[in-house]
Amino acid sequence: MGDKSEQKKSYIVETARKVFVEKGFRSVTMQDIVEACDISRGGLYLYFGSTEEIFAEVLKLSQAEDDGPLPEGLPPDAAVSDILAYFLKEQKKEILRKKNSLTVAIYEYYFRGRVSKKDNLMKNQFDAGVIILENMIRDGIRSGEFYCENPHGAASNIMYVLEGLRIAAKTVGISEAAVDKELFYIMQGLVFE
Amino acid sequence: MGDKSEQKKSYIVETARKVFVEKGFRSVTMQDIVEACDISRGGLYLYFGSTEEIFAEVLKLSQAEDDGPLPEGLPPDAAVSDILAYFLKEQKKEILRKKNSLTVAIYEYYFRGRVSKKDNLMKNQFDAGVIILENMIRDGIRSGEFYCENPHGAASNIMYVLEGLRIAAKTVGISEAAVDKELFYIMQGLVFE
Amino acid sequence: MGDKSEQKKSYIVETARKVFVEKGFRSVTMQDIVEACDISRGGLYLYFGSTEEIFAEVLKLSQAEDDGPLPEGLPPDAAVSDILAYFLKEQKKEILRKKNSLTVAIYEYYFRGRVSKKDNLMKNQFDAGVIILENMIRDGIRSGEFYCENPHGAASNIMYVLEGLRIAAKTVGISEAAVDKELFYIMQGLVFE
Amino acid sequence: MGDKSEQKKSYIVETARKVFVEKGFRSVTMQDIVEACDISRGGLYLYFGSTEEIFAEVLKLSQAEDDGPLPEGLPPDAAVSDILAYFLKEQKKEILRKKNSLTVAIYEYYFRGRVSKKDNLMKNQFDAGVIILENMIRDGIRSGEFYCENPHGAASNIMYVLEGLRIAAKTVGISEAAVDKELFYIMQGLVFE
DNA sequence: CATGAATGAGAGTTCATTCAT
DNA sequence: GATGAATGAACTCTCATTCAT
Repeated sequence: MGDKSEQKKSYIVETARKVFVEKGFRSVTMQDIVEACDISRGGLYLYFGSTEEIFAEVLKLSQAEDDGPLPEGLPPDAAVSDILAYFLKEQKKEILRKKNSLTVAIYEYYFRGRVSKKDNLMKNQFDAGVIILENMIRDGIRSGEFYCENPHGAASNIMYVLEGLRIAAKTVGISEAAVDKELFYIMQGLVFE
Repeated sequence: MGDKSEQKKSYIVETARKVFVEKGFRSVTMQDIVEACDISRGGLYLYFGSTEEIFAEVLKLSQAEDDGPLPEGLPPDAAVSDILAYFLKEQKKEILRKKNSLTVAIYEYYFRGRVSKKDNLMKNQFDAGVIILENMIRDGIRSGEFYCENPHGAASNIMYVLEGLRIAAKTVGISEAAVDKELFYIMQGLVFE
Repeated sequence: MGDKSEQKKSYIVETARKVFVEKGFRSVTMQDIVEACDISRGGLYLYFGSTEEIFAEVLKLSQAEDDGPLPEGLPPDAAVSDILAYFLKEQKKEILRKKNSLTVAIYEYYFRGRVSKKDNLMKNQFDAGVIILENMIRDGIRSGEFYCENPHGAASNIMYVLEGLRIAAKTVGISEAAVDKELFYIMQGLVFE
Repeated sequence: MGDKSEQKKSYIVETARKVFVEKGFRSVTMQDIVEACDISRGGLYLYFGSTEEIFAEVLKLSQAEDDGPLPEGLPPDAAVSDILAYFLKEQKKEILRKKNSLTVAIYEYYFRGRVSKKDNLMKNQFDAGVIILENMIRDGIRSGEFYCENPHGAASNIMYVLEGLRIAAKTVGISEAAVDKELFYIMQGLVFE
């Protein structure tokens, strides 16, 4: 496939992303994407054979974006607790975001249960999050800001809490205060003792 | 509707439950349930107008079952940490259960986002879990088994971790060891300090 | 069938009449009538095998009512033109009546085209109307109020105009003024010349 | 939609017309039309979303045809009474036509009562008929063939009689002689006096 | 490559009609 | 007689997928 093809494919994936954000994964039809992209039915099938294929690309793209530049607004010499607070604030924003969120689509996609171990982006991102957190915690311990006997366990625990908050937000709903409370509890567990 | 009708309704709900366990919520059709129940199309519509209606009944039933008899196998004078360990073991079983789990169906059902505040069973169960845990922790503190400065915060934290484990199990998959590790971390946080 | 059965049959017919008035003939289902009568499905089928059968009875009943007592409010020595005016006013009322009208149901019923010559109530009523009008006109001629060379032709003409107004009212709609104009034209044709 | 699509649309409309002629409006299903056109279910829905939509097109087409070329067989210098006679003969033909008549379908369509004022073809055609007749009558008066004090009233009266004859023909049935008698009565009213 | 008309399977829903009780 | 649960045919509508152009 030439460069032009790649461009079109990217265009489709980016446009389809908006559709998935809007409607989740399950209820999106090839028609929806055809309409959103304003291309022909047959044209779409030249590039993708199903919504699953398209969504897989959307996921890849999303991860690439997440791997992007480091957070701005943090001074290079910021305290570790500030960095952690920043990280959690970002998570909070994403958890509470009503619009522009792929969360539901991602869950629905993974519910199908036919994801290969290897390129399981969701798992990869979770594991990456654990490592980032663990490193932060170790940094904090070193700098005397944090106290933690089991940095890996704490990091993992935090990630599961975040996951729990995320799913709660998309199912039963959750208030900002409730999220704050949980995040505060987490911070306290590290800083205080 | 007479007694007999109620029986049939129950039969449909119970049979449909299996279908939801098998296929989640979204992909279940009225046809699926008709076939599973071995009744006629029209026959099903006498009792339920949509899969949503049926699933709502399934949920009610499930909750009723959860409210059932207290755990067996625990001596009346069991230590609080044993009771908590039992509670977590039950949660673990449910989290890892591949068969007979409504989890995915429930998530898919709540993703629709049209659940009234009042009879939001998922939220109710979550809140009930928090209260149960909080009470356990307070009991443990009283008996000197646990140490915890913020029992409510800890209870809520544990429930979100469990939720995070649950969704992880149904999406990326999770090993028993990984669950054990999280639960151990939780127990340790209460007992140790 | 006993007396009780006859009573029930009458009850069904009278209740069904309201349904036909409400919804016309075509869109009325046996269910509609079952619900309106608050009887069982099977119960209805004991008396009638279809909506057509029921409607045939409704028609019979309607005719019986039309054959009822003569118009009140007219002095025994009323002028013929007054009687005709009264007759036309009644027709006008019925033509413009939005509620409680069987008109559409009747048309829909006869559109099926399987009406036996013999008990074609619609035709009978039309013919009866012609005779009534013709007699009125002859009376009017005798009393010097009317001038008409062809009383039967005039009577028939008037009945078709009324029919035309009736169908217009139920399809394209018609204003009271438009009906008045037509009726005035008719009266003028008799009285004037 | 290209030219080819327009052709197909026309084909569907023309084919559907036959179905409506055959079965009226109410009892025609999308299936009926699919079968008559020998296309697929989905194929029909590409062009029309309901029988109502299709019938609306059928009506438009019918009107377009009615607006077609002027009557043949009439010499340019024909007497007005001949032209009127021709007009009435055409109406008579249409009133008595058993086959190829949309009349019942049209009535059933308009019974639904959701027709916008603006494109109410039935009313437009009625009004157009009144104008045509009124002009004829005025022509006849000018040429000394007709006598009429109220040309508009007479024209409107004639149109309602025709409408009455039409609905009678489709409900109770009507003989050619009966139609002739009415038309003769109309002509006589204009010519004679 | 790209188009979009066409297909047909399948889901939802309603209804006349039957029949065991 | 009376009930109302049950059936299955029929209808509407949508979608993934194909294919001639």
